[in-house]
Amino acid sequence: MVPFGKPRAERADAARNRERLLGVAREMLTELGAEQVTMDGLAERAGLGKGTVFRRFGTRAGIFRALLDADERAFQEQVLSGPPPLGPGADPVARLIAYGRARITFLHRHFAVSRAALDRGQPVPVGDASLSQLHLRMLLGRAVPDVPDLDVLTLQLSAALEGPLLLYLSMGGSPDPPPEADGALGDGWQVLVERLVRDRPGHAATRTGTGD
Amino acid sequence: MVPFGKPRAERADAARNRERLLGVAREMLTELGAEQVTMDGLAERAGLGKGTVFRRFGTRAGIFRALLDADERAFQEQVLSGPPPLGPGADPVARLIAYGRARITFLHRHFAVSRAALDRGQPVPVGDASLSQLHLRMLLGRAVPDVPDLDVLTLQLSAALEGPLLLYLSMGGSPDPPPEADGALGDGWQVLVERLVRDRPGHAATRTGTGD
DNA sequence: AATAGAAGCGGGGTGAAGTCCGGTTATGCT
DNA sequence: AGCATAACCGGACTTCACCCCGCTTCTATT
Repeated sequence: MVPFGKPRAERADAARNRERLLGVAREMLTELGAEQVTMDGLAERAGLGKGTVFRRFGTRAGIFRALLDADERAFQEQVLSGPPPLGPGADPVARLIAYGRARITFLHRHFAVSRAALDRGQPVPVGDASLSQLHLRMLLGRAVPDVPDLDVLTLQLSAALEGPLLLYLSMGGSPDPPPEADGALGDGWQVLVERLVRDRPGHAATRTGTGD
Repeated sequence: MVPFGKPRAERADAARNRERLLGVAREMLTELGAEQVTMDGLAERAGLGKGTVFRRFGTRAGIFRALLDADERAFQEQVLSGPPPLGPGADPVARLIAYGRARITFLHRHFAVSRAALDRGQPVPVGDASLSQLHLRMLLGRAVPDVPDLDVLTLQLSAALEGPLLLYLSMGGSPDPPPEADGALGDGWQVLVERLVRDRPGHAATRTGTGD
């Protein structure tokens, strides 16, 4: 009976409603596009009240963030325990490059939702900034060991990797960036990383398999 | 009497109103904070109709973009014809570093407005993406001559430079990023740039003064 | 200077995000 | 099982960005 034992697990009906809302949201998303998904519409179509929607997700962007989270989890799974170029087992530089390319593809594939999850006044939208950024930080720490401020570098490379998709590439009203851009962005990422780690005599990293 | 000689310069009253709106907006901004500046409030306080405000600026974000533009112009002035570390006359790498530091300071100084100029669904807010990015592209072209895709690199470094201020650094509800971050971000930028251009035997750039 | 016509102006209207609070229902304890 | 409580639910309410269209004012022409 401690005051903070646990916050009393989610009630059954609440959970059911959350599932339902997520499902309907995904439906409306593919059917009408992100722009047309409104809170009122979602609530009505789910047969629930608007208050419920807001309590569950806090804000409109929150819905899209929740939608992303599911796929994000799957993505992290690949990264954390998938096959080597991306998963553990390759040297950090190779993983870094593979990670960037995979992330670009992921962002591109979820472009509409990612952008909808962007909300003025709120932090970074994708990946909760923790999972993706944590992983990037870890890889950078191994691939570029003698950097003075690892946190700042992580921030900057995060932005370099995700920013173009999230912000810059969406100019001009084209609703979706063309798929060709993926390749160019991925190549650019590889060049960037290779230049960053270039001429390290023997970065202690050809060793692999030291559990992640 | 050609149909498209010129779009018939802005009418005098319209110009007067624009000035007035900009002034009042700046007032409200320092007085109430960006969050509290509403279109209705602005119109009323300026003694004008709401429709007028929207015709002049198109959107709420447009006001803040217009506000930024003035200072942005002054900033570009420094960059294009100021004293050497930042202006022309130093080698590209030095200018690149100076530019990044100056840009970080600029963004930080205009943090509230920059964020308010951010609007979901629109391109990158600050600097119209053209001026700042064009300059960056030029410097990069000289400092890192053998890069395969200069446009992509520009995009990525733009994001690395501006992203942390605009997106990542604003997490956690702290309304303003602490000033100490400027130094760290600036140092980070310098490290990034130096690593990118590192070990160029003699990048044809110690020569200076070839007009910009 | 008078006039025609375009550009600018105003403020009410609409739709959607987010808030509030009274009623309802699940959960923990006895 | 019965009850107290806290979480949940619903939908009306508020606020704000943005639209619309008839009216006014400026500017180019004669």
